[in-house]
Amino acid sequence: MIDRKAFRTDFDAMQTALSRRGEGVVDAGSAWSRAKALDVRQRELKGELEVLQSERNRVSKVIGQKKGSGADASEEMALMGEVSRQVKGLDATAKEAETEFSNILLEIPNLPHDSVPDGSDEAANVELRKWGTPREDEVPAHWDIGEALGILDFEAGATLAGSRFSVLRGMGARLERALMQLMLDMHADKHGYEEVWVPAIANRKTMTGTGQLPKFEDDLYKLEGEELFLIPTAEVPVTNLYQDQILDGAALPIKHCAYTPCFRREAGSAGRDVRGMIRQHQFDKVELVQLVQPEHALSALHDLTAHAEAVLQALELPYRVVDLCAGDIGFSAQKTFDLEVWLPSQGIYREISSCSSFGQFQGRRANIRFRGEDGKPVAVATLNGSGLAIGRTLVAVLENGWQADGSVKIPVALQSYLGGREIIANA
RNA sequence: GGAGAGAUGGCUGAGUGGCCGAAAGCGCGCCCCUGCUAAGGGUGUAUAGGGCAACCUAUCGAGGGUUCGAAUCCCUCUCUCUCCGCCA
Repeated sequence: MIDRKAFRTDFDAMQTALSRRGEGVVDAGSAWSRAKALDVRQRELKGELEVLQSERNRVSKVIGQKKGSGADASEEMALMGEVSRQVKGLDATAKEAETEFSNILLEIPNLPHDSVPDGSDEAANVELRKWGTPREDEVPAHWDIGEALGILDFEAGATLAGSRFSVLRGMGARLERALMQLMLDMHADKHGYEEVWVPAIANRKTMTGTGQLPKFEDDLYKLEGEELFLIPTAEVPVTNLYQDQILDGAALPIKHCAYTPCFRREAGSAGRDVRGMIRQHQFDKVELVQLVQPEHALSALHDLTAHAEAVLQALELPYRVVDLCAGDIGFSAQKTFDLEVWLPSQGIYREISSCSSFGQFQGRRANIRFRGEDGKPVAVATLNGSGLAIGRTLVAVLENGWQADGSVKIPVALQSYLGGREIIANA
């Protein structure tokens, strides 16, 4: 969430930054526009309450002393009975006001970093660089390639669970596992990330810490009768590993990689990518997470993005890096680089990784702090990025490695994970 | 799922109604002494909010209650540990 202190001292500057996200973010009726009055009211009530509490504490002390020495304190006690009633009433009101303000703060998105390009939608995103040479020939869609090879089975997925689920068979399943292993090995061995294995279910507090709640509950799968949710990304459990902790400054940066399944309801994307594995309700992902000192957030973002890129390079998949504009970055993000892989069947680059810095936004929400130079706790900056989305990577491997005879060439880096095989072909 | 025990500051751990934001130890910061040494002495050290200085307020797992007053008593919930059951 945004910084409470800065909210009062730098209101105008924050509003200017937020307004870059687009229409509606700071307009009348928005969380932002309602927050100011709630803050004022909340602080006024608290001030009044503190005066009363101070009086109660003072006289209570006197009563204690009088009683201790055997003196009569009934006059003070009668007086305090009334004060206590007032405190109780005002305390409830003040708490309500504070909760209301806190809740509205949770609905205000992060401030885009100054370096984020202007723009309202993806059309304004800025391509930073390209890697590799996209093939230009006609390539079938991955669902045709995969079904012909007998390694992708969308019908079975639909039967078992519904649309947007799939089944992998044989070398398809093995390819999924190989990609997972290759990615984890690269990040753990070469890029300095400690591997962690975490729950795929998280509670409300954890979901709030990274920003999925309270605003995006409709995008999540919620367990019947329980305040638990399936995670949409490993970012949630891995970042929250440190919730409510004060870390030693020397322990930073903390870098974790994790494989998890991810679950998304895809509520707002009816009709989009209905075929194939591009947009599934359940998919696998290897995620990179970093906790760093705030001043290192941007340089860490470049590092983390490079780590994700290294996977695409190892797999010889052409891609480009895009600097998302202010209108296209996510709710919690301060700055985001998307990696888009070349999909020859569609002749376009498709998102395969999203690498973001959140500044101290999540650090404040999840209450993750470290001790700075002066010994005072400071909210950490957090980052994360897909390294990579495995399903989409599998799609890219199939399409980019497809050969006219229907077989698929396996990138060299992956071969050792597939028993030394160089191609996937019909048995 | 059943029975019992517990949840206190960066950590360990006292504290059963007022003088407790909390003893002691560890760790850490600063200062001092000393040279025969894997040390000694002093002092400081929770978090958040407000004034932004003195100081005030809140917080002893969370929420509610009793009381003039609660870390301490009562209720509910969560989590941890032990035993039993069950299970991959």
